Amino acid sequence: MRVLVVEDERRMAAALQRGLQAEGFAVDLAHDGEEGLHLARQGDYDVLVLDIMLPRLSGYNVCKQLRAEENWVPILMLSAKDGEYDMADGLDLGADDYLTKPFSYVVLVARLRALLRRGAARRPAVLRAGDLSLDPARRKVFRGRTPVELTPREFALLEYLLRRHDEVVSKAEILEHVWDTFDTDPNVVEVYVGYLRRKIDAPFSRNALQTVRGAGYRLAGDGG
Amino acid sequence: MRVLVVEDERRMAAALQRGLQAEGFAVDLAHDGEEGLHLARQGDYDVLVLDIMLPRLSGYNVCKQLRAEENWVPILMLSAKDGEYDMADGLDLGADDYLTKPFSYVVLVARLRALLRRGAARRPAVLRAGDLSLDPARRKVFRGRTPVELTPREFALLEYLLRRHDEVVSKAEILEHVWDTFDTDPNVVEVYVGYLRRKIDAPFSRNALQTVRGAGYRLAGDGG
DNA sequence: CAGGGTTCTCAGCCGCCTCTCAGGCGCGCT
DNA sequence: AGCGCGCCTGAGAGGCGGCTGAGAACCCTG
Repeated sequence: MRVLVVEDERRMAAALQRGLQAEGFAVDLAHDGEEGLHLARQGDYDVLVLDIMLPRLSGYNVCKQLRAEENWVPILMLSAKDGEYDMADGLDLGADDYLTKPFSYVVLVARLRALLRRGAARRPAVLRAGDLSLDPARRKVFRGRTPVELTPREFALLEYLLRRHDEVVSKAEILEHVWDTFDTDPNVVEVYVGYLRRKIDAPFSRNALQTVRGAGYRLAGDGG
Repeated sequence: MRVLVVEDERRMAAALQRGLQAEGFAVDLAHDGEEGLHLARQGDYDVLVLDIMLPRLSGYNVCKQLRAEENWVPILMLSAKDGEYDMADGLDLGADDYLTKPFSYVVLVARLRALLRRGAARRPAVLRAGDLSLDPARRKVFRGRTPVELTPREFALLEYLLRRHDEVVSKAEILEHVWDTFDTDPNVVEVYVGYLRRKIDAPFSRNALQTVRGAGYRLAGDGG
């Protein structure tokens, strides 16, 4: 069982490494967020232990980035209890469990084993961008707490845009993924973008679904 | 699986060649940067192992040059730990992994295999020159933290200049790569350079986009 | 078969973007 | 200092990308 520990405090990192090795894990260490992200991308870890406060790139962002890349390795987050982020943030981001420092070493190992037993990470149920949310399983869309009714085609389009939120997506890509064709008149995309805007943006005075002239559309992730 | 090893120390090069061949790789050697760049351009390598300290042309520059040419072959960089460049530089430049000498041979092979598994190199997410940054996927440009709105043509021009930042780029090259023609009036380049300056330089009292009279333009990489 | 909902096509309009042109400026050479 | 060439830039025409209202075709459901 291979574990990657991303932790900048040398003493804590070394302690975790020794302890987990004693439990029979193969342990790699990373000392900042970038290194951690880099190693995690290489894959082949069964679980990540990720501190939130890290130099160069926060654990928060490492987790977000990995999930955005469809990397579903189980992640256990660590943080000081008075930190900038709290537990809800961590779990929202796609972490699978969360421990607040100081934590009991026994608890850590127990949680790690639980994660490993559970296998792959739970794919987050809901897609979000700002206060816009879409639940693929339940086929429901909300702007804030207000439910929004969408037709199947509108729903599929919004889901695709949400999965790639903040990126600019060309009409050709949209046609390929939402319509499953590539030689259709791109005007149909313009029409449906119009429909979506009238349902998810205009009634709420928002402008999440942006046109990038000559390139495509971008669903703004609302400040990151 | 074809590997190109660019390494000037004969002994190290020979050791790598023998070792990798034993693992089943087809190995070519280059002994300086220019030869390495030349061979890499011929393509057909699945991965490059690139020393940073090289005669004639540093590994740093070989990597930069390849990426500027849209060559995304996976690259694993090697360097002495006290060298002029550090890990961040290497990865910033578009290398995909990085090992510090002395390194374990087992680790090298593992990392190589990881690179090959991951397939094509990760295209660097963001292009930078000083505090100017451009994100091709998100189609966003920032001067520092201030977002800058560009038209498609302006964006394409800036992207090309950033990919070759610090180099002098002729109008003919710009026409070829940004306009995809070569017999157009070069004045259009001058016009668009003017537009860009008014958006990315003038409002910030900068002078990044410089004219090199009689030769072309250079996007200054900010003192580097 | 009727009716409502959904998908898609079409055509017109609007506004931004692109590119041309010509006059002016200034660098660098003599 | 003067000159010529290369570069800059303001103005404006035209095109093209994108938006939208209208309506036809289609598909369920009752």
